[in-house]
Amino acid sequence: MRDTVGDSATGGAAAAPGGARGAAAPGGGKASRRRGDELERAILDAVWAELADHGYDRLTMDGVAARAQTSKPVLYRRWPNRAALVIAALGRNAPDYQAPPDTGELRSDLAAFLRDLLHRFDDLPTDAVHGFLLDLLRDPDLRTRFRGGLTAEGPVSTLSTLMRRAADRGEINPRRLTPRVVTLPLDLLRDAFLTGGAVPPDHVVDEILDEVVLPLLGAPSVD
Amino acid sequence: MRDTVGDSATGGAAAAPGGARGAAAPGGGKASRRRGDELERAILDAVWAELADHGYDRLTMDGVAARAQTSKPVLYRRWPNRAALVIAALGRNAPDYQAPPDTGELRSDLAAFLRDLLHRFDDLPTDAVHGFLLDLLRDPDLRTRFRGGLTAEGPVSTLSTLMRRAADRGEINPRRLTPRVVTLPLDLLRDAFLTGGAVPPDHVVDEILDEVVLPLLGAPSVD
DNA sequence: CCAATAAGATACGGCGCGTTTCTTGCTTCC
DNA sequence: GGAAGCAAGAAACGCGCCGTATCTTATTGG
Repeated sequence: MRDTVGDSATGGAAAAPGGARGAAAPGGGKASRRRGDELERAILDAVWAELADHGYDRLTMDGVAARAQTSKPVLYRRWPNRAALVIAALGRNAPDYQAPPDTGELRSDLAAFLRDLLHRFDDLPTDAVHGFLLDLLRDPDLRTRFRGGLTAEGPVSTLSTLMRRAADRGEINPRRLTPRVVTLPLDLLRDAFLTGGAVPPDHVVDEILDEVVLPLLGAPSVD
Repeated sequence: MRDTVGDSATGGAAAAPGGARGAAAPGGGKASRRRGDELERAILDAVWAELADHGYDRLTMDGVAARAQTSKPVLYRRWPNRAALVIAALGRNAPDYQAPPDTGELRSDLAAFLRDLLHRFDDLPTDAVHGFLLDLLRDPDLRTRFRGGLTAEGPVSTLSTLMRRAADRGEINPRRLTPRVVTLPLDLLRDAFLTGGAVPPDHVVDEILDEVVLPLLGAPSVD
């Protein structure tokens, strides 16, 4: 067993000991070995950056590992596959469901909330999020979790709150508030995003509200 | 340039001349070489069968070639990629948009039409169609062609026809017939299919009609 | 009967996933 | 403060599948 060249039957895995991570340049990177949370944060940052650069479809595990200056086994020790990794990265950025808007009028409440929802991932290229959602819909488990809203279970309950408040104000017809109707704006926006390939422009929100949701609820804003 | 044996530097590809397609059993397969339309039909049949057996996600070009008893180059001479091949196969089964139903009442017209739409691919496993649609939505070109309806551009115009007839009968409020509203049932069904992973059950059609579309159109069937 | 054409068989390069193997640095616990 | 243990990091591998290239051979049409 010489240490010169591997002789194992599998075809030696004699790693270069020195390692070449980062710069060996002067004044420079200490390049100490990261662990735990620090490492995890670096990885998820790398995922986000890869999403921004290449979109989801072309995000590769090798690419993420390289950008995070780590290696694939480190990724697979934490997440079982690509989708889980990206979910973790996206989840970091949209955890907080802020207090729902309360303008005193249903239309402006809904418009504000839906617009906020649409612009949540504006700093990622469209096709990154789009491709990711298409992949997510393949998994039965993730699909179920996704049905309630664009990212978490929050949106549906927010919509419900907004509409119920309007009903209490006498603004709309409470008999129309079925589950189907409550999720209607979400369903339509989701469909627009999936089949359109891009975050729908704001006027689509107006259209959905003025031509579908509000008339249906008997709101006074349209004829 | 001899015609005996290739001498290329890439390393010989000396195929076994006999070939072994089908059985060499007695009384058996003539196994004559197919061409043109006959071959194409056999391939598309094989695609359909592979879809039925494995679903879209696991349909491979090698698998199709093997089942059709042909080879991959034959496939790639006709279709540029997997998606195009599957589109061709699916297209064969849903080309004819029959005359739209005309029962004299909007609700039953719509219900009949939408149900027919949903059951068009009943002989394929759900996830075959579902996975295919998700893949189709990745392609910007196909996506655009798909927006109009589940398979072709037909559904939208059919819906438009049905609703316009109802308006002419005085059954609904013609002012509500915007493009958004016309495609509404289609959008909602599509969303239900994509996010649900399965062809929605018939009562979803009822729900969409009774809680959303008909009330919106001012149809008399609901309160 | 011969030339053109496309079918059919096979192999190849490439890519990306997820895994395995191995070395080495950091941490922790006695 | 030193040794044991754990996980980071590096590299390669096997696999599956895509899409292509190469070559032989059956069929068809002139």
